[in-house]
Amino acid sequence: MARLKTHDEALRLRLINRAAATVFDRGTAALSLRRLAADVKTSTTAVYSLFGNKAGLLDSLYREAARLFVARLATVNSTDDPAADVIRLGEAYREYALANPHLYAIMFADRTVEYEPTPERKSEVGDTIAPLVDAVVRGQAAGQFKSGQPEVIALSCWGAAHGLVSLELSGNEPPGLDIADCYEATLRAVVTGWRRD
Amino acid sequence: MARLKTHDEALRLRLINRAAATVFDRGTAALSLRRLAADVKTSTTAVYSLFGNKAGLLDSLYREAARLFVARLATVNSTDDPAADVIRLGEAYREYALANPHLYAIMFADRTVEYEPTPERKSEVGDTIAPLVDAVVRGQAAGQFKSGQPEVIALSCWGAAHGLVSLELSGNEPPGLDIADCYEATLRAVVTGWRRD
DNA sequence: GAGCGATTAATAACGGTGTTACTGTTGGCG
DNA sequence: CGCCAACAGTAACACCGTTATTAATCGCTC
Repeated sequence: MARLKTHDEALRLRLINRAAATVFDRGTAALSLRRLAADVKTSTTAVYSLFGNKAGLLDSLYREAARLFVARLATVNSTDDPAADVIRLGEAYREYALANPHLYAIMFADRTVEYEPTPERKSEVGDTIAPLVDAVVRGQAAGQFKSGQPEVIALSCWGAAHGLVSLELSGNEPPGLDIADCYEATLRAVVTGWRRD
Repeated sequence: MARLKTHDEALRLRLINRAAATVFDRGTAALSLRRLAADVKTSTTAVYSLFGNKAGLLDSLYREAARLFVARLATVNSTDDPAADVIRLGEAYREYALANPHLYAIMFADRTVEYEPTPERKSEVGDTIAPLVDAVVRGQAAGQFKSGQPEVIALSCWGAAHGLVSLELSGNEPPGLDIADCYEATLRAVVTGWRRD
């Protein structure tokens, strides 16, 4: 019929990996499709036939980032002290963010013209913090947390973690404080605040 | 000596205002120096002689955003219930962010190659939350909060507020929740968590 | 086996960006 | 009056994402 396809899955993976490496240490703004194509020794056409456009490429990176994120949170296993599990999930959350700042940013921060997550991606975000919601539900069953919508308590913890991590990543933390200590103390404060009276 | 200066303070203000309007409703990425100059009916040279480059322009916008932010927080006056003051500061914080999402982003989120705040800007950020630190100090004096570094407690509250606001602005909030309620409940939980036992 | 047609991929072009070099204008002073 | 220095606008440069065009390559038919 026609010539052999070289814009295949293998090339797709090479592009994803190379793009992830660039985004990982310099952010989405520093990712150039022309440079990316040149680095992988193909043409820009490949990016467009495989991903549609730059947003499509970033969307694939988003999925990859989410996969790593979920995997990291999954390493925190449940115990019979759900409140403590929440704290440990928070620690894992911060560790992932600090280790992969730009991948973390793709998921939660970088809202530019270049990339706005599709609605389906956004709905997936809820799933990524499923372990947290689960811990809250177990904590409620164990009488460690107030009753009510577990998503509300989970969002509280998530927000606190995300906020402090964001401030840390953007360099907005006030100087002279031990950030790790503040982070843990905040998680504990939130958990304590949601305790059953 | 030479021809009359037209790249003066008045032009600077017109550029700032026009740029702020664009960033306000479309973000820093949508700000083009060429368009900006054309809108104000001058040349790109004006932007470079007045601000140095795009980062310099954004730095000026940062200062303007911070000024508005400080002014908004200043409308929350202190009462004899510092813990309640913290909650109300948090509400003001969210109101500002929702009303000026892109200006808020310049201060706390948009870390792109285009603009990284100078060290002096970052040190100013600490000052902007001075009212919060003040409320915490008063709360400690009134026995409402645990003793210790007030900055730690303030950072806790700030982080929680920033985190939830960020999630809300980026559209990452789980559906089916009343965000305003969650926000207030979280602030209360953090404040409760830092209560003196 | 040669030629054709379809499918694929690289190249070139378009309109945009930030930035800088250049050119021309404009004013005060000798 | 003419010069010269300060100034502002224009054009150029090197990029960017994207798209249209062109070239190359394979399978099938004759």
